Amino acid sequence: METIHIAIVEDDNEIRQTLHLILDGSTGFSCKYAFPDAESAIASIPNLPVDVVLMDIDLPGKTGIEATRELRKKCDHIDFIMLTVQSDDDSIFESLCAGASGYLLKDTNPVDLLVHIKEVYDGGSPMSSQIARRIINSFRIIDNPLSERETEVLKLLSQGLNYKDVAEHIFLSPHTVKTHIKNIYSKLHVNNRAEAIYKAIKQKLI
Amino acid sequence: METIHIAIVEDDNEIRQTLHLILDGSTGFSCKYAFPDAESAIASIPNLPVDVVLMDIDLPGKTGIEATRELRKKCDHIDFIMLTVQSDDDSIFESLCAGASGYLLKDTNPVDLLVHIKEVYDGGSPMSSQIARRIINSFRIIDNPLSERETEVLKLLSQGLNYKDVAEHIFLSPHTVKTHIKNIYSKLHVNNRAEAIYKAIKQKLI
DNA sequence: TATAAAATACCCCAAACGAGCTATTGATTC
DNA sequence: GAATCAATAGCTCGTTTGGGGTATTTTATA
Repeated sequence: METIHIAIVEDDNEIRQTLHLILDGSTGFSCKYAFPDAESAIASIPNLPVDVVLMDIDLPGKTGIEATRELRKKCDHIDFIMLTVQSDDDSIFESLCAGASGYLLKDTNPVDLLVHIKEVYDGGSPMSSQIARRIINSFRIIDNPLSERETEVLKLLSQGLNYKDVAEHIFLSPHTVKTHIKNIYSKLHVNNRAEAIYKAIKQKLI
Repeated sequence: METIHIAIVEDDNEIRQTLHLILDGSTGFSCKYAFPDAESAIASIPNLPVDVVLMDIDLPGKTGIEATRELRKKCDHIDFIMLTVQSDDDSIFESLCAGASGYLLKDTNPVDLLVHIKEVYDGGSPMSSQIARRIINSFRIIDNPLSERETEVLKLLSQGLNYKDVAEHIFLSPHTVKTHIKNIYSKLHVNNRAEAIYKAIKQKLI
């Protein structure tokens, strides 16, 4: 079996070094590169012979998700596995959008980790059953996740109205409009107006 | 000349009855069916010997546009003429997408209306010159006013990046990105991100 | 070779925005 | 009857945005 070349991006020294040793000492695996932050990883990985990157999400500076997003564009032959303590919906969803192929919790034991790395390398997408469930649930939304009111608000936003204008237009308090907008962002997994409108149009919600 | 069988969908009693009388009393035309709402029209028209439907847009409950969309699927031998007081771009565009063959304003005089019904029956698409103009304009390939750089910036904005992120992404000063954005707004005649993205997508600029 | 775009970069400032909260009411749904 | 969701309304705070400028360099193009 050919050797799988791994890189680690992880700010915790102990975890990074432990993983480094375990992975590099295993047959069929080579782990010569480990980075403590997103920036150094982004700078180096495009020039390295790497097959799989283990990416922590919580990093100082840019997050692992951002690093994945940027690296994905330059290195589409590399697979990314998110390795994290968080398992909230937003992190999972964002990671997958950013181009991650797998999403594992840090308490995954080393032997399983090796198996999962092999799975990714072979074109699979390993993830724990809890995480798989969340993903199924998030993709299961066939119908419009937005309520009627939210859709109405989003349409008005797309016409260039600010929230005060929207409020006046539909006879609501600006505070309520703001709440609706926040809920829209949350449901569409975005953090600003621009992306919300883009996604909504692409998904034919408005 | 063979008789053209007409159905009317119109919630205003007076207008509906007036049209009913005028159309059914004219040589070559027969108007035996008139409905006050979309629902009853959708239920009955598929089983009726009808050639042309005059459809009001503003109806209680489902709109005339929705009714047209649904009826079109079942009855592709029937032609639909939208008859409305609205002449806004969205109504027109949606009506055409829904399958309407003609789009007339309610102030069209009865004699002209008969002429237009005949036109539709003969495969034409009658509409007032104002409406025709709007359609021409909406279909006109508006040449992209944005430069390549501006398009690039707008695409990144639509992904939710703020101008600092955009700047880093394409190795520019944030000041320059801001300038580009201001120029984009100016060219698209908008004054914020939301409307810029909406317009750009609708015009297929991004 | 003018002249016009396009691309680059910088300044100030007020208004708008997004994130993080709490909270009440009325429907649904389990 | 409890729980959840939608809709409503409010608060604070720091960050981002958009509008108003100015200015240089490069690239087309007339």
